[in-house]
Parts: sequence; C-alpha cells; structure tokens
Amino acid sequence: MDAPGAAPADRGPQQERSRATRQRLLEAAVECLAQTGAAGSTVGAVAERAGVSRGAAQHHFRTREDLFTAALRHMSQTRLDDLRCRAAGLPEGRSRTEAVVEMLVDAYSGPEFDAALQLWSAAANDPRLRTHVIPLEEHIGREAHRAAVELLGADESKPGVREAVRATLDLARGLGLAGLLTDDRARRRGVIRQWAAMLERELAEKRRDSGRR
Amino acid sequence: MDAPGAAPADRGPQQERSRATRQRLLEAAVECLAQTGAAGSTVGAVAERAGVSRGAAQHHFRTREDLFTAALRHMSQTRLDDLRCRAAGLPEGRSRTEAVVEMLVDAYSGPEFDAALQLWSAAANDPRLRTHVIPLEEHIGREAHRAAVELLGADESKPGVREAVRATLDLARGLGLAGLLTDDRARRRGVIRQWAAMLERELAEKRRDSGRR
DNA sequence: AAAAACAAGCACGCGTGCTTGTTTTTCTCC
DNA sequence: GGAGAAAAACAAGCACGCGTGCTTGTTTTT
Repeated sequence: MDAPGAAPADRGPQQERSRATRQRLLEAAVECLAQTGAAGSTVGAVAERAGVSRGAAQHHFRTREDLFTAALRHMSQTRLDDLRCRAAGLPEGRSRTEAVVEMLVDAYSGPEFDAALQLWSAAANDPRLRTHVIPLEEHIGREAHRAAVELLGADESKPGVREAVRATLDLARGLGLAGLLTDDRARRRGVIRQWAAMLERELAEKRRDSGRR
Repeated sequence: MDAPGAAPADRGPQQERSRATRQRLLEAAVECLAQTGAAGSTVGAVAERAGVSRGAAQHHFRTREDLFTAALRHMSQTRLDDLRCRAAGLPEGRSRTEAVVEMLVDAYSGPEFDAALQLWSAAANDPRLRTHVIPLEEHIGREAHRAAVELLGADESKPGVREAVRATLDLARGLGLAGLLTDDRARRRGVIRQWAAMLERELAEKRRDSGRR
C-alpha cells in the first residue's frame, strides 16, 4: 500500500500523464506512417501502438486530420533536432566535405524520412495537408542548407556555390527516395564519395578565385 | 443508315474495342494516381474517368490490385518510350551535358512521375506491390543510366565516372521529389546548370587522363 | 446459341466521428 | 481534512458512408 497521498505506480500528475499520452500518440503515428504507410495508419492502429484506446486518442485529437497534422509538426521538430545533433562532431580535414554530404543524406533517410515521404505523397493531393507540409518542409530545407554552407565553409557570394549546395540537398532527397524500396547503402556510399570529391574541388576552386583578387 | 454489315459509329471489332477499353482504363488509372493520389484512386473513380462502368472495369481487371499492377507496367513502358524519345535530338557542343542532365530530370518529373511516386509510397508497405515495382523501376533506372553514359560519351572504365552518372540520376529523383508539392522550376534550372558544369568538368578531366597515357 | 463486353445492384468489412459510459483526478466548500 | 461536484482521461459502442468483390442482368458481337 502506498504512503498516504502518494500516486499509485506509473501515475503522476494528470497533466503529466496527458502530456505523456499525447507524446506516445505522436510517436506512434510517425512509426505507423513509416511502417504501414499512410493508408495503413488508421486511428485505431496508432492508438493500439501507443497503448491506449481509440476513445483516448480521440480525446486528445478530435479527428484523424488533427492527429496527423500534429504528428507532422512533431516529426519536423525531431528531424531538425537530429540535424543539429549530426552537425556537431563532424571531422576536420580531407574527409570533412564527405562527412557533410553524408550528414545531409542521413537527414533524408531512415524511418522519419519514410514517414515524411508518406505525408508528402498524401499532401500532393490533399490541399489542407499540403498547407501544413510545405512551410515545415521549407523550414527544414533552409536549416539544412544553412548548416551545409556553414559546415562546408562555402562562400555563397561566389557564383554557383549556392546552387552546388542546393544540388547536394537534392541529391540527398534523391538518394533517400532511391532507398525507399531497397537496401541502397552500398551504391549510395560510392555516390556520396564521388559527389563529395566533385563538390570539394568546386568549393576549393571558388576559394582560390577569391584569394586571387 | 449504315451500309449493310458496317459497324455503327465508334464501334469496331470487339477485340479492338476491348483493347481500347483496357487502354483507356490504364491511362485513367495513371491519371488518377497523379491527380488524386493512391488513396483517391478507387476503381469507381478510374472507371468514371475512363468513361466506363465499374462492372466493365471489373470485366477487364478482376481486382483493384490487378488494375494497378497493369497500370504500373503500362506507365513504366510509357516512361521508357518517353526517355528514348527525349534522348533523340539533343544538341551537340557546350550545352550537351546540360541538355542530358535536363533530359534525366525531365524523366523524373511531371504527371507520370507523380503517379509513380504514389505507387512507390504505396509499395513501401505493400509487399505484393513492391515485388512488381522494384524490377520495373530498376529496369528504367538501368535504361536511363545507359542512355546517360552514351549521350555524355562517358568512359565508365575511369574511376568515379559511373558514380557521377549515378549521382546525376539521384539528383533527378531528388529534384522530382522537391517539385512534388511546389513549383520548383526556377530553382531547378540553377541547380541543373551548376550540376552540369561540375559534371562536364569531371568527365572532361577523366577524358584528359585517358589521353595522357 | 454462346461468348464477350458492359452495367446495375447487393453484401460485407472497414474506418471515422460521435455518443454514451466509467474511472480517476482535481477543485471547492464546509 | 473530508465530502461531493466537476472536469479530465479513458474506454466501449453505434451509425454511417465508402469501397471492394461478387452476383445477376442486359446488350452486343461472334
């Protein structure tokens, strides 16, 4: 028996439990998208994965649209956090460009990318979902671009440098897409290495141009 | 009144009409995927767009899965035909590399790419659909790669050349994905130009390496 | 007459949103 | 501090619409 006034096991303040339930629902929604696709991500499936009932899920998110809109925001925040995490601790020296390219490719791979892709596909033909996806994805893209410029020491005042960084992000998305249905990692390593070499040469040449003035 | 024995207007041999109906159903299925997404592409919607009844659609394709499997094959063939078409008539000279890159990007853009992307997303979590998508997509990828190598005059015996061509195809997919929800064409032009410049330099350098021996 | 193409309708399962019900927690008043 | 009401969190069940696959029916063609 608990001490007088103590909450029972695994129970805390109701607000905390509410927050925890919402969090579990959001994480479950993202996992569902990645593993069963948009079509398989029913409210019932998400609730089951979160360990609550459909009624509980509905208490927190009135409609399916509300749930997945919130899941989209949650996932976008997680992807930004992951990007910042990855940006720390990159090596210096010869392999830095390759490490930056690899970091960007990682940002567009894995279960969260799979989940995001499901939402993009759904958003292509759902105007309301699309109004949520577009600004969040643009924000992530801008952050990724900014991080890449900074980590590469790229001088965007030089012609072509911005486009080269943009191309790197587009390559990352393309590799993510190519990896959607098959294990693409061996092929991907060669592509990353080659592109990093080309990118490094381009950026070095632009830096030399600057030195000549 | 028709001449004795002549078919009424718009009717031909039954086999021909059957073939035409199937063709219209397949084209309608691809258009549905591109415009209403996988979730919106019901058999009823496809039949309506094809101008036939659901019963007629079912006569030709017993299940929804049969219909979309056939539509996938149809669309893959169309994409290959389009690729071959685009490969003809590319310019020589300085802008050839850029034209080839643009051709590849075009191969991963537009309504058929939108439809393909819907099927890829659905296939990510549908093992049966996935067994159909993977070989067809690999085939298209190989054809696109082969065409690119030929059109660029790329020497794949040189290290890095194959990976550079692979990277170009991955860029094409990435640009297609980036253009899924927004009109990306202005940004895309800059990326293509810069990428082509970097690719051309890389290929030219590899050709000079060959000449030095 | 038989087969093929086409069309209409039926039964079923599924998923969503809503309503109703239960349990737990919080708050107010005495 | 305890009782009781209210609110919140959670759960169960219902009604409805939708889409698929199948059956039945009709028309056209062979």
